[in-house]
Amino acid sequence: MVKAADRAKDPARSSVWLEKRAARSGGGPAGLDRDRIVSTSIRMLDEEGLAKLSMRKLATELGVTAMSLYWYVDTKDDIIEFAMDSVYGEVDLAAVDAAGDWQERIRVLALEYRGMLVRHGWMSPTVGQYLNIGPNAIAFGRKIHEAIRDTGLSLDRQPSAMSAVFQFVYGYGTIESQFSRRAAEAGMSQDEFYVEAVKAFRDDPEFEKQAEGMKEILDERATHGSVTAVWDRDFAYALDVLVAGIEVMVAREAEAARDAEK
Amino acid sequence: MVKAADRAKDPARSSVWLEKRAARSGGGPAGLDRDRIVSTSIRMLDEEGLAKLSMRKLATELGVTAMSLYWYVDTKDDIIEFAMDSVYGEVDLAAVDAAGDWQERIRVLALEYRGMLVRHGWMSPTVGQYLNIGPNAIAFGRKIHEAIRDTGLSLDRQPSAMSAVFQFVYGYGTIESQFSRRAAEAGMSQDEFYVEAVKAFRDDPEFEKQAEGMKEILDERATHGSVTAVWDRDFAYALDVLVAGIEVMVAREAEAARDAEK
DNA sequence: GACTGTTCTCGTACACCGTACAAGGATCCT
DNA sequence: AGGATCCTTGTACGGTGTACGAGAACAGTC
Repeated sequence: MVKAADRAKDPARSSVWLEKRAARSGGGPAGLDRDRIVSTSIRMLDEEGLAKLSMRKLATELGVTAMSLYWYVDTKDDIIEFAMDSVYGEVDLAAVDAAGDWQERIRVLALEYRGMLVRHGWMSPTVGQYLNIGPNAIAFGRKIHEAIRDTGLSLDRQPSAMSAVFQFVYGYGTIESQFSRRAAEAGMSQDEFYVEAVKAFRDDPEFEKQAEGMKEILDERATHGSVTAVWDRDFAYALDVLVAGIEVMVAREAEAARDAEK
Repeated sequence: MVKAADRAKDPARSSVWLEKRAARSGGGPAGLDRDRIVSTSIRMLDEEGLAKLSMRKLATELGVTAMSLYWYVDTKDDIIEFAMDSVYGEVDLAAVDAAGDWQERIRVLALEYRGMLVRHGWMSPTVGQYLNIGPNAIAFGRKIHEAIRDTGLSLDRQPSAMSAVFQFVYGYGTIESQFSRRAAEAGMSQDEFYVEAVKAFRDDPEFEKQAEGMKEILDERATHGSVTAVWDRDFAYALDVLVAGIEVMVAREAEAARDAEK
C-alpha cells in the first residue's frame, strides 16, 4: 500500500482538493483520524496563531509522533487547507437564504465572512495563499454568486461587483484581526491598545507635520464608544457605500436599456 | 559599541520604524550597506517569492556571510519591513496631485496601489502582517486621506469610505498577484493557465450541479481578450461602483443637511 | 491458534532555517 | 605604534518539514 506521503508529490499539485482520495479512517491504535487532526489544528491555530503551529506540536497535542500525521495527510499545507475549509463551514448559509432582497443577502454574507476572518485570525494570510476550493468554500462562493446574480446586473459585470464587495470584506477583516492579534500580544484589551497607539502617534515629533485633518478624526472616534463598536459602525457604513454603488450601476444599466429601446 | 542584534530585542517592539536609529554606513571591507541589502532583497523577493528568501541566500547573493547582515539589521523581519517601505516609494504621488477631482485622484491611487501589489507579489502577505508605518507608506496614506477628505463626507464617515476603496484594492491585488504567481509556477502564461483552470473546472463531475449561471460567465469572459485585459476591465468597473457609492453617500449627507436647515 | 497481509505508528536522520556569541581582521585616530 | 571602533566571520543551538525503513497492531483466512 502506498503511504500518504507518496501520493501526489507532484510539485504542480496546488491543492488537496485536486487530489481526490478517500480520507484514511482512524482504526489505528492511536485513535487518530483526519477529523481529529483538523479540529485540533483549528483549536491550536486559534490559540497560538499560524506561525506557532508545527507538526511536532500538533502531534504532541494529539499524543502521537509527528510522523504519524503523515499517514493521514501529505504535507502540513494539507492540514491548513482542511482547517480552512472546515472554518468556511461555520458560515450560516441558512441565514443567507432567510434574508430578503439581494441587498440584505449581501450584507449577511459580508457579515458572516468578516466574522469568520476575525474569529480565526490565521485565516486571512491563508485565504490569500491557497486556492479556496474545498466543498464549504465553494458552497459559500455559490451563495455569493446567487446574491450578485439577483442584482440583475449584466453577466460581464457580476464578477466585478462581487469582488468589489468581498475583496473589501477580506481586507477589512484582515486589518481587524491583525489589530486584535497585536492587542492580545501586547496583553491589552483592544480599547487599551487603541489608546496606546494613538498616544504613541501623537507623541511622534513628526505628527504635527502630517496631522492635518487627522487630529479631528482621532478625536471624533474617541467619542464613539469601544473600538469594536466603531469597527462595526465603519463596516456597516462601508457596506452601505458598496450596496449604493451597485444600485447606481443597476439603475444605469436599466436606463441604457431604455434608451436603446427608443 | 552595541551590535545591531542587541538593540530592541524587546518582544513588544512591533516595527523597525518604532526603533529610530541611524542606518549603519557601509564603510566596511565587504562594501555592504543597508540600501544594498534592501534592494537585493527586493530583487530576490520579486524573483523567488517570500518563502524562498533566507538570510543565508541573501548573504550569498551579496558575497557575504549570513551573520554579516545582522550588523545592519536586527532581524529578518526588519529587512522585509525596509523592503516594503522601499516598494511603497514606487508609488507616483506626483501623478496623484496632477489628477483632477477626488474621483480621479482615488482612481489613480487605487491603480498605483494595485500595480505595486501585482509587481511585487510578496507584498500582499506582508502588508497584512506588518505595521505599515515607514515614511513612504505614510506619505502614501496621507495622499489617500487627502483624497477622501475632499469628498466632503463628514469626518466620522471618511475612514469607512477610505477602507471601502483601499481594502478592496488590497484584496483585488492580492488575488491577481496570486494568480500570476501560480501561472508562473506552472510555467504557463496567464492566458494558458486560465484556459487550463477553466477546463479542469468544467471536467469536474460536480460542475453541472453548481454550474447554474457559471457557464455563461465563463463563456462571456472567454470572448473578452486576454486575462489581464479582463482584470483591468473588472478593476475599473469595481472602482466605478465604489466611486458611485461614495457619491451617493455625499448626496445623502447634503440632502440631510438641507432637511435639517428647513 | 497460527499465518499472512494490511493498516498504522514510531525513531532516526537530513537539510534547512533564524540568530546568539565570541573571536578576529580591517580601518581610523592619536 | 597602539588602541579604539567598525565590520565580518565560524561555530553552534534549537527549531522546522518530512523521507525512509522498522516494526507494532489488527483483520481475515486456514
